[in-house]
Amino acid sequence: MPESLGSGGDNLPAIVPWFRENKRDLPWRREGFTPWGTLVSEFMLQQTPVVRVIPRLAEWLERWPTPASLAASPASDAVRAWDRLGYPRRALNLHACAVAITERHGGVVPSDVSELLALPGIGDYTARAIAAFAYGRRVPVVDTNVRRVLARAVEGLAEPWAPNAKRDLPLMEGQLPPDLDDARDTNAGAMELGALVCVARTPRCDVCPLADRCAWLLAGRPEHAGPKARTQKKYEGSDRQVRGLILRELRASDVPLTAAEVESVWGEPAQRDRALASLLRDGLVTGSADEGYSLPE
DNA sequence: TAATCGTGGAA
DNA sequence: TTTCCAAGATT
Repeated sequence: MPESLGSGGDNLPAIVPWFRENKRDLPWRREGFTPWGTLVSEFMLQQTPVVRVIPRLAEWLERWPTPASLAASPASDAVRAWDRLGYPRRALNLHACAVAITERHGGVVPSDVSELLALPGIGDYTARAIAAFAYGRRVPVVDTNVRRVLARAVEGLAEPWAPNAKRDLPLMEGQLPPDLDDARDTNAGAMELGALVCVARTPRCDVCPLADRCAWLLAGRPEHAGPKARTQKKYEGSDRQVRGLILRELRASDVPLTAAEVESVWGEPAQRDRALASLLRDGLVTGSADEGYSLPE
């Protein structure tokens, strides 16, 4: 309803002065940080906390300062350098993304959302984050932090809804002020607010710059209605853990692993076979029982 | 649409 | 100890 007015909402731009005063000093906010650096950081930040990304990002950019440099290395190097950041298919996607940028865009990270979306490993969030933060485009950037801020400050809900581009993007678009710098800082500030103040468990409404206008706070912080979000499946004993153990062995080895060596990482045959099969399907592992298993070239 | 995909730190 | 959560993408 607010966006039907055409002039946009007016809740979130109040974040801008707060953001400019309180933003963290993060690597990707340094002067001279490249679009490629932004792209790499966004891949690493997909479901991985900032504090774990920072050191790995620095190593990565020192080794691969351009898309072409990463594209010239085998994918196995990317998976090894990724180490235990989690979700190793992101390393594969990032490598494929570097190859595509080198081949299709002359080694220059594109600035158009539609071109970014066409690259491997880049979805609705990452495409707009690169366009907005690396190139200053006035596009809505909606991650889990922004969705939570929108849910509370604009919609008056305790918890965010599931990601939904048809809902998220117009809603945030309606909050962006006309000025490019203000729009960029509204995006970045909403993320920062969600990360530092409007957090999931115990929001710090006492220090929130939106306290005088937050729909949820003004309504008395009502409890979450509706069904609770599905709880994450346990990691111990999961296929994910087995995949992680197999990959850990592969990263540590310069030569292909024998089938017996792969089998040694997990006692239960059916689950171990399932994990290995899924790794082969994902392209994170190549080979066979006869020739041995290794990381992809 | 919903399930799947790592890993580690904090509550 | 267990649970929650973290700048999502893909199928």
